[in-house]
Amino acid sequence: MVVITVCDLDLQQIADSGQCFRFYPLGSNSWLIKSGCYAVEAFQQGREISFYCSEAEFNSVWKNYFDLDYDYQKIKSDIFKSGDLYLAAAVNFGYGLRILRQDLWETIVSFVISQRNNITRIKNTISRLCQVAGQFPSAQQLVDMPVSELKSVGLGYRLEYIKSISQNVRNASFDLNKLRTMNYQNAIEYLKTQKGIGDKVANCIALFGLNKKNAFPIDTWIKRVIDSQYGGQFDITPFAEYAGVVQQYMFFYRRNG
DNA sequence: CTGCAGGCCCTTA
DNA sequence: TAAGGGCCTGCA
Repeated sequence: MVVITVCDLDLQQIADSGQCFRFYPLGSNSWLIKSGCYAVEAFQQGREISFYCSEAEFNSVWKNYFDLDYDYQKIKSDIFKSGDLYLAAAVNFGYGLRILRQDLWETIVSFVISQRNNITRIKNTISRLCQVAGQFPSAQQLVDMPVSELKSVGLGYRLEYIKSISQNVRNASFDLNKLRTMNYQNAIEYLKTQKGIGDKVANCIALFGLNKKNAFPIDTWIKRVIDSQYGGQFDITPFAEYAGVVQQYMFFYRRNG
């Protein structure tokens, strides 16, 4: 077991943030957290979090996953100094949010599923998908899986997209390792060559799967914030370097605040 | 039982 | 470049 003391990290908030879909609640303040082929139990009490895994696994997997080397204090301080009262309130509300550094393939599949969908159903769909596959399915597994079996998962019209993207990963016309080396702009363009990945989903993948913190996914919730709080126009440039973090605060505050 | 839900694709103008 | 219709289907 590994016990750490953290600031700017609240597991409950992150579980409810909509950026990840495989936080399975075990009890109060306790989750089974899955990412890619890894899984860990975590328990939070105040600023202390216990991870039920070896120190080696913690250091090689979870420390990175929770973005522990990134300084969120600076962002908060910048936002407070900017005089933007809505953002300040959003930061105070979602004080424990972080950008998770998630498994790339899982992020791609999950956010393709997320389109025109709600969080409850996204979680259930991904859960069923993992159940039939025995784990979060690789591209190979998704190509091999009989369509009838995939249909039972309830992906709806997104099934074709996922099949197609999986096939392209398999035949290497869509190269994830190449994607990992790209800068933000090139990554977005490359992602959008895939059917089923548009601007919003590409930005989510860039943010959560490629750790491009300048990505700024604009979904219906963010649109509502921009319309109601900023008169339809929001200038992200003062926070461009970590726009995606700002997006998380806005999104979480608008949905849960 | 209806209508919606963290978009995307395709067609028109 | 923009605007509009259709899409699967579980869940509220």
